[in-house]
Amino acid sequence: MFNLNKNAQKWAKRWEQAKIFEPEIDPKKKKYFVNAPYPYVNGYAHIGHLYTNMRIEACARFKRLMNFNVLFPMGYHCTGSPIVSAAQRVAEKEPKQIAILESMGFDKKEIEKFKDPVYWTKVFPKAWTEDLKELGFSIDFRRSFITTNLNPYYDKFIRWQFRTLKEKGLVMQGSHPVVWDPVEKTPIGDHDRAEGEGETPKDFIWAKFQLDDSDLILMAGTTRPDALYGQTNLWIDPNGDYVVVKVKNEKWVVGKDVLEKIEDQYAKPKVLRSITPKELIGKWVKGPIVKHKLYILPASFIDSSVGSGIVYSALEDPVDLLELHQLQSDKETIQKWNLDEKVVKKLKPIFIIKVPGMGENLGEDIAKEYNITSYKDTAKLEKAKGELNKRVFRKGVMNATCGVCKGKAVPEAQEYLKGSLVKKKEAIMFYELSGRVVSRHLNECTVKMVRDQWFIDYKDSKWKAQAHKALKSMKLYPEVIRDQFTYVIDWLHAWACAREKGLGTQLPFDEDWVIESLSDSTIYMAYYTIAHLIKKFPIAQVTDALFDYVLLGKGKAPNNKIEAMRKEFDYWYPVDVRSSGKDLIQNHLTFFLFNHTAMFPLKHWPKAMSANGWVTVDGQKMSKSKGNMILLRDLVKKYGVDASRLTILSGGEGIDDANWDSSFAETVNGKLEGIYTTCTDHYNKGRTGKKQAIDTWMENQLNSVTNQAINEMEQMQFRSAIQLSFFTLQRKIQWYLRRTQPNKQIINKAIETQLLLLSPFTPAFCEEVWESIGKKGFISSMTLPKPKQTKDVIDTEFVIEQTLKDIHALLKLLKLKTPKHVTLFVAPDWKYPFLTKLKESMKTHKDIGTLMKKLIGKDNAKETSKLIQYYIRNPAKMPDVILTQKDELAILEEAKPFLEKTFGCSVSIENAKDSSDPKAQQAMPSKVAIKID
RNA sequence: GCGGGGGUGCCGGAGUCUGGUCAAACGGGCAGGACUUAAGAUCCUGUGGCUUAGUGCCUGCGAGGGUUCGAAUCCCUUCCCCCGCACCA
Repeated sequence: MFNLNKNAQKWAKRWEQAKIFEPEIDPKKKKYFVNAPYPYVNGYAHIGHLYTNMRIEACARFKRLMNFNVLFPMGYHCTGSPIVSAAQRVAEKEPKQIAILESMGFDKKEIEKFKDPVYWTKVFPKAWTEDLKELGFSIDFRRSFITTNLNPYYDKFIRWQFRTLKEKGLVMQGSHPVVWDPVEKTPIGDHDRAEGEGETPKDFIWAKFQLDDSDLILMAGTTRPDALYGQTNLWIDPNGDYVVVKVKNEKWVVGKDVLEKIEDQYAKPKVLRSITPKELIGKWVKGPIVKHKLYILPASFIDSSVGSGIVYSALEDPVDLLELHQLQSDKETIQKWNLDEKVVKKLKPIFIIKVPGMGENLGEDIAKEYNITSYKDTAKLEKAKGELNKRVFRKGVMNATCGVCKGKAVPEAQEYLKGSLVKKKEAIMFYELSGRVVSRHLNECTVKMVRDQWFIDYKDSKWKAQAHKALKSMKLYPEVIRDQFTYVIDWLHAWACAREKGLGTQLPFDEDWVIESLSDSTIYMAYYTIAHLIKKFPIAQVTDALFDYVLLGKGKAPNNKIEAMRKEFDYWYPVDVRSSGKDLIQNHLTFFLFNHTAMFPLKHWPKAMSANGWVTVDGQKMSKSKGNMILLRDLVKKYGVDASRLTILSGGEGIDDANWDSSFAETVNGKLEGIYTTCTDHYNKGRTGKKQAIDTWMENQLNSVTNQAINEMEQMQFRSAIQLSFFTLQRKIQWYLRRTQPNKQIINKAIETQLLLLSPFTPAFCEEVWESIGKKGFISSMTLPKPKQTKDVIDTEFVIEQTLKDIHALLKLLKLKTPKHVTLFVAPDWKYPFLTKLKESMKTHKDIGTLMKKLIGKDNAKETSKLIQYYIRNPAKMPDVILTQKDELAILEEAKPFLEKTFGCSVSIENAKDSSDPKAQQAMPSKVAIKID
């Protein structure tokens, strides 16, 4: 057998020379445009990339087999900050970063060059192309490109896109909270954190409480604006440090540690003076929503450095309630702060929320449930409070005392109040981290409001409706991801689409900002259709008007070259299928959808999307630390091109994770060798006459397997397709060859079909065999003949396999190795119609009585009644296929030489009717009786 | 917490919509046999337990309960795992 790796190289070169993957417009052929997200090129391709891209590659090759004119392009994504920061780290000689580059095989001298971000964008796209070519990907590399202003053509395209979006009113400016590293002065995403992954800015409000006879406002933070209806008093930290600050035109009282936060999120505060708890406790304030005033009280659980440092009390909260109970009985404290005991004692919960299954007094109820007796029981109190909040949020309904919120569910009331309080300036929005976050630079992070940020307005409801519409008409592979998309479309809000740092295209209308990576990659598939042509233009001629005409058909064609691009776009668009990892459903793929509906007319909206799971390696999650991130180039060296391609796709399908199985990969080449031998040994050899049973069987099997495989590939279910074309079909062919000397035409058809079906997965191998058996032309350019729909399958395999198994079982029982003679009894002819009828009747009737009446005739009454009882009790024994006695006899007769060869003895076939042997009576349709001598 | 996907043998995974033919496809691994000087490859056979002239029984599809003559499959409850929840590739 030939060397598989050299072979792959040989064919990759030939394909390239023949340009068979560089499709041109062909009006006679239906087009098919497939693509996957271009990779971010901060490293070599690894096994995870292989999976996603192999699915598209297999799809592309499959569609060519189905006689489509297929476009499969691939670009390279350079937009964003990772390359820039990695280059920075190289410049700083950071050991980890150096080690990463070393592990990719770069030497010291070359690593030096990586301190320039541009160098990355030269090295890795080139390396990717090499890898993909080596793997035999059927990509049109003429259309490859890199993103960012390093590529002025793409840069112009993105500028055009953003101007267009802005004209449509879908780009706007605003502010939004980010997790912020105050030292590095940069937003900190999940990946840049040493601690606190998953923590986000959580929105609070700070409600304003006006101090009586004063211009001071006490700010109290809360996540529960609904509880303002139940406010009873204000808590402050009796040992805390408070300050009076001027913010905009108001004078606020807040804890002294929150000044920086106010500046980051709201406005620069000016400290006027400090203020002691003594000056506040025992005074009255007036808060939003309710009419009554609140008394300011000290509380043990308040810390002036947390939140705003002030909290309002709603006594449905167990913490507040127990604190109050404590205070009410604590004469000493009341005296110490010179409080009015009458006022304190009078305080009691105001019931505002009804939770099914709980009494009116929620705080008391939950405290009882958790067996809490003291305000000092803080651990239990925290739990109780958490549980209560959960119940309130899920099931709570605002009761009649709640004015406009009466009858509203709690979450709804919260949203409403947040909006209306801020609008009425009775509160401000404020954000706190949901947990501690430490950046990779080891700085404690805060929340910062980024101002003048540019957004793409995905919350626009008309736009959402369009996206839903697009989704509805799309095919999804697998279909189960639809709910996820629906959810994401609804959930998506405005997306901050520009950054202050990183590679990319500058926002054309605000050049201080660079468009970030998820936003410059939403409609670039359109750019593929013209990428190879546009770069022939002088850059100055690439204008908005050009894109308007080529991509939107606006205006008139200025010249033939531009007209040619318009034709190209018009022919190839829309995208027929875009596939990616499932992680991109919630951002990229949905953006892709949104932006297409905004930019293009209906006929150019994408047709289908596909998503796949992650790759595990031998059952292990892939990660750098485990050292199982296998690079493509290493993979190919170890297992070979065809084996790598086949293994990764047979590792999984659908949305589940795919497992790269090394032991399977190791066996693939052997299996291919087997197929090679079968093909070359049997192609164009065999008899001419036709055998009724086994030849028909083979033809039917071939058609049936081919049909099934095509169906699976249509659904992008490549593992199933491999299962069928690699294993099932091979097994069928083997069985056919074992059973009989093949019919020449049939075996040729089988071999050709198998090679064609395998060609999307192991193309180089298939090309070589294709050539070896004397076929002309590339198999990669062939069309798979449409298989016939199968009918009237005479299932010879079933009958013979069953018989073989039975004989084997018998031999084992008898501890016989070499029988002298085997007699096979075929069931008497009456059993065939009888069993067929019984099988049919059992579908509708289950009771023995009815069946007896229905089926027992004059003849064989005793036996039939026994059989009915037997099959009712053991429906599993009913055979799959019931042939006619005639067919069964023919099949066995035809297989006689085969059986004799298998068991090394003579075989005779008898009709049970003509035998007096007691064993003969056991014969049933599809299950011969066997006697061994 | 919210949304989505899952839990089946030594392993990867079919089967779930449309309940019965399911001790469970297909593959891997393992064991035995054939071939071979030998290894590899290939082919055959086996691979839950106990039995057994081709049969029968038990156990089994995360756990518990229900519907049904019958449940991996339908319903309810519950536990566990994975992914996403953004400003980022």
